[in-house]
Amino acid sequence: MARILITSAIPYINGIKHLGNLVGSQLPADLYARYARARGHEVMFICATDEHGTPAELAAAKAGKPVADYCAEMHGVQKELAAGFRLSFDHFGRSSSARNNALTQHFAKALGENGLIGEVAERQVFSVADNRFLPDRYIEGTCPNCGYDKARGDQCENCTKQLDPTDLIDPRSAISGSTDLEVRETRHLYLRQRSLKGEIAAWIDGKTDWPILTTSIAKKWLNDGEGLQDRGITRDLAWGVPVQFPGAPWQGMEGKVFYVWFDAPIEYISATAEWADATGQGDSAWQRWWRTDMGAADVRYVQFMGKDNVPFHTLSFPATIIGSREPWKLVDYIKSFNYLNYDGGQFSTSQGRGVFMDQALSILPADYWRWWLLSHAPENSDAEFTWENFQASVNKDLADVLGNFVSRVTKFCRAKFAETVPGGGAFDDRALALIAELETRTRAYEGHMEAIDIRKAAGELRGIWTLGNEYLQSAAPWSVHKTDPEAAAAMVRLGLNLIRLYAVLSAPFIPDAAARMLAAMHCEDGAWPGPVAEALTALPPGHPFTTPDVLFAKIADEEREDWAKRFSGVRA
RNA sequence: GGGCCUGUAGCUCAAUGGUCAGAGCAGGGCGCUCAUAACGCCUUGGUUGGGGGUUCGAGUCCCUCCGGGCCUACCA
Repeated sequence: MARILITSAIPYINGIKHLGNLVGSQLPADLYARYARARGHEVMFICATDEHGTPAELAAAKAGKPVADYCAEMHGVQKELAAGFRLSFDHFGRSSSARNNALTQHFAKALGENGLIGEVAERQVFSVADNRFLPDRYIEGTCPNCGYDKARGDQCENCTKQLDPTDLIDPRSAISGSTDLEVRETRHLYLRQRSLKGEIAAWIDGKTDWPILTTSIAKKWLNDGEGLQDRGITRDLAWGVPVQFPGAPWQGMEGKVFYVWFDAPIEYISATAEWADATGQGDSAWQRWWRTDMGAADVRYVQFMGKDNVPFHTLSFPATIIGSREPWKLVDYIKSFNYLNYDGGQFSTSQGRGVFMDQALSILPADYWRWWLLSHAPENSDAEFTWENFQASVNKDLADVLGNFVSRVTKFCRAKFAETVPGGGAFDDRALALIAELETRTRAYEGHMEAIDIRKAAGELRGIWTLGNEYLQSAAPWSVHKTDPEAAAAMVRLGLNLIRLYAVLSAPFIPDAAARMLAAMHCEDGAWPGPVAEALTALPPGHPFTTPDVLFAKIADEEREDWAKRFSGVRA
């Protein structure tokens, strides 16, 4: 029995996320949270929307809405989609919450008082027509290197040369197209990460069990070139956490907000506080997860994220925590993911390429997506979604191997006995061998789940499903029943109990189907199995069940072709 | 440019430096008939991207070349 704090990288507010985003953080985090709860651990699973920053402002403007309204609306949309995918957050917060405003300012103040924040005067491009400073990539112009006329201020996409916005020929605002740009001086706060480099490096060096993807990115940023650099944590924007506030250890920062990457990870903590507020609990309820001086010392904290998020979670956020010199909980394990590509290219939010969360749910139940995405999670390298692979995997694994198993057992029992667990007979050697094999594989499955080795866990689970079919085939109760109904009864009793066992073991991956399996078995007992031999006696002779409808309908070729066409190009 | 990851069967992926490189799917054959034309058994298929090196032994370590991907700090 442990206490496990789980956070998923928080999705940006600006639109509906695609399957690549989903499989890179929220979905595996949910798998782990569900598993940990099933094992009896106390779990706090936190996610939120990341709402600040330039893209949110621009998306709101495009939608013709005040940014606060836009974010509130999109938060609702994302929350509903998360529920649709059965993401079991204890709380789905908002980085624009009052809690996060206060806590972000608290951290900034503590860092300032500890001498870890400096002011830097810099020159930035200001667009008069847009009345705002422009981030480098929101400035377009002609590349001085290759002549490409849509080069961005940070890099030319055509020749990949790194650029400074002032390098561009004929620069213009990417927002309005205006060429009325000027360079203005502005002052910003910088987090002095350089002075924390030693502490952070020592901390990372101690994390020898982390995925290589996580540590290699962290070490690259720590050691590359001149090493870890100080980082600007404020921006000239209206939408965000105000930098100037009563008690702030600096002056003259009116009109500026904290950079989203400063306040977004703090939202993990704030969202837990939001959870305490929403459930009518006091501060101690969330502090026991986050303050090592208030009960969090024995918490295991695991983060999930795509590889693009790794630098912020291995360096910037820890710098914030460590630099505060307050006893906040640091992450214990970071599970990071590569990217999921879509049919030979990248998923693209801007181009609407690929399958987005709302579209996915509109064509198939969540379990189909959960199974495919998790069993193909991009753990070691980038992975690829193709409709052919999706159809083949889902039809084989879910419909043929698992769904059909449930179907054949329940229908046979109903036909030859009744819709109750048949009594009589005893487990023969074949059954005992099956149980021994299940014992081994179930323990292996647990090992993979605990190590958050997702593909391996999925493979083991599938193997466990297959054992049921192998057993039935060799036991052949349909033949035995003709001469020895009692022996057949024992086989069927085992089969029905397997359905319940499979429901419990599969629930973290496919929660809806698992619930239907348990309901069909008229079983409330979803307890994680101890010894398998014991778990397979949960449904005693005489226990009623209901033969369920088809658990997973197969994806037809025509459907697959239709979807492949629909999602190939621009999002409707 | 620099760094990191990656390349294994038609496809998706496994293999602490140590039996003959293994699974699943697809393909082929056989069996079964309870089941969603489902299930089971058997089976074809590989110069582990190319080349060189270290080693008693290399998919694994080193060098090099080729291909794919990611990151490179102001999108998040």
